Amino acid sequence: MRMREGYAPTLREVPAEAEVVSHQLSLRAGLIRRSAAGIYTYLPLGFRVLQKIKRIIREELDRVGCQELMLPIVQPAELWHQSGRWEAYGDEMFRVKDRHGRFFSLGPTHEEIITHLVKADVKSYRQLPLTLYQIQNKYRDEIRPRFGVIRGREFIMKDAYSFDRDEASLDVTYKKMYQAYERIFARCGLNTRAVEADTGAIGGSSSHEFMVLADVGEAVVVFCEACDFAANVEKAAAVPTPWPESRSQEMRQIETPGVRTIEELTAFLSVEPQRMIKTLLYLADDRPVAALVRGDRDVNEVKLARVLGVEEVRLADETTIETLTGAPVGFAGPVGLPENVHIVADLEIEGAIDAVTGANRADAHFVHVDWERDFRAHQVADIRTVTAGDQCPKCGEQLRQATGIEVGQVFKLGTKYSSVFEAHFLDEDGKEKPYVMGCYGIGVSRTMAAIIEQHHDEHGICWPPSVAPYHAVIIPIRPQDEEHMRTAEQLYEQLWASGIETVLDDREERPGVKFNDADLIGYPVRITIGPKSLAEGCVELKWRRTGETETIGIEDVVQHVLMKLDIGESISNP
RNA sequence: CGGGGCGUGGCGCAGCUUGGUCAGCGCGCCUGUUUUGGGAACAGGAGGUCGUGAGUUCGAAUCUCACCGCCCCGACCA
Repeated sequence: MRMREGYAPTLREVPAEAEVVSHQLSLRAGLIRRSAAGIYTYLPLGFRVLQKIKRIIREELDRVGCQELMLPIVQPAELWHQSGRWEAYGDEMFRVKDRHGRFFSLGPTHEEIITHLVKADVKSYRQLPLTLYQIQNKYRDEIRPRFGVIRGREFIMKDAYSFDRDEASLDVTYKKMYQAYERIFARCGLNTRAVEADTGAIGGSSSHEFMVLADVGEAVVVFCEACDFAANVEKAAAVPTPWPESRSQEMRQIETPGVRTIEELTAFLSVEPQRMIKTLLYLADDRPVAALVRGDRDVNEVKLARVLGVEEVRLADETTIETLTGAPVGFAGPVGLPENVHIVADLEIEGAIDAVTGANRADAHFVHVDWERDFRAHQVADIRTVTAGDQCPKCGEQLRQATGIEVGQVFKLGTKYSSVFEAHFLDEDGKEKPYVMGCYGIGVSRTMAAIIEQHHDEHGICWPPSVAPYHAVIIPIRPQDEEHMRTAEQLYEQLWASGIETVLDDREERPGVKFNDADLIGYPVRITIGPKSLAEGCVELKWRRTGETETIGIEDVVQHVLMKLDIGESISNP
């Protein structure tokens, strides 16, 4: 690309809309422009990066036997009704109506449509296993789009779906995909960490998320440095710590006017929060539930929902709380709750002695509350959120915590969708069985942002060569000098002929402008043609990532760059 | 959805409190001259219904109301 013919608009100043570095640099380097909240245009440079990422994905997936196809974005509502997700997906799904009044969704994901598709054509175990994927736009009307392309409402996703005859076969497929993901992200230059993940609303038995550790990450993960344990906090099992030692005394009600929060209670009673029982009232499918955790712990709603066997739980509203407990918000406790409230205690609450809880009465708490003597739980389970400092569930060492950007997820679905769609095949034993499915996603546009988060400095982006929009830029210091331009043009042609994607910055700009743009856009190597070295038949190379410079004879440039770029698989040849 | 901030040429902003040569500054853009190894200087120039709509007023970017859009934080942890 010759700069004078190209569309690579850079910005000197940071647009007010951008807060995080990948977003700022994406705008400044001319990769993206915003169209609406969470909806972006990909400019030519950004689009090239996406193409590179997609190419890597395709190569790695094709290598393990996946096949690409293209499913519709606009999907009939009936399929979603069948799976129950027309309702379950809620406001996050974009819905459109056609001229006849029929409803469609803009696909947020494609389990429904692909299960329905494959069902019609795959009738025998001989046709399994099968893994299909596509790369296309997805639509999710996020509550709050943010961080540029990291959480958008329209985004580019690779989604794959696997169909196996049984769990054992799915395990093999899953592992294959997991390993393909590791290669994909490594080739994108990303340092990722696979963590155990919750299976959430999609449902299923097992899942891993691929996390790029970064400050802007929205997901919180815990990991152990002593062993290989790593998990999303939503999923990570919490190892209970024993209830603090104490002596059993007679339970007593005390006046605590206006004291509602654990903090206030701690100050008011001079009692450690570890000795308090926090009681949260939830509605699980309209059934009232009280969740008990230690005062310094947080309820993990994902775990709670799983324990209760419901899709999701939501905190009860004030009115419901008052009806159930007979007290305003802030004074709930497990002692004397109505029969219809299902009580779930966290593992740490079991055997509590001498605890403090709300008294289900305004401005009152109980002290010296004992487990079983004063209250009972219908269920005891791990329902709290893990935090840094907790014991590793695998080896017992202390866990650490970090935020990450989730760039990919692999997922064992089981028969969740094949069952509802009656997607069956005939197995070797002559019996009809539902496919055992898996699904596998990669946020392609998000991956681009994650790469920038991991590869930038104060001057701009430092692309890994494998995903750089171009590998090299040639900067003639004096574009009006015929010899300079002749050399530049020749080099440009030679580089392209060797598969090195090159930009020729032929603009009538001062060198400083071009250098700064080159740093901002982040070409892995810059080739400067200036009077000093040209007189000796040389050009200057500067490597973006290391800052290393070298002077090379013109005739050696192509070979040298080719060798040092190490773009191997990413070189474009049809 | 709640809270906070913002909306003035392509980008970044000032002006608004105290209505009246305030529509302005920097960058970018166009023309010319001189320049040319890390965002040049000078001269000239193009470009804006001040988010939208009502209202108050002799007069509104500025005051009032409504709406729209954007960004950030939060979304109930008792």
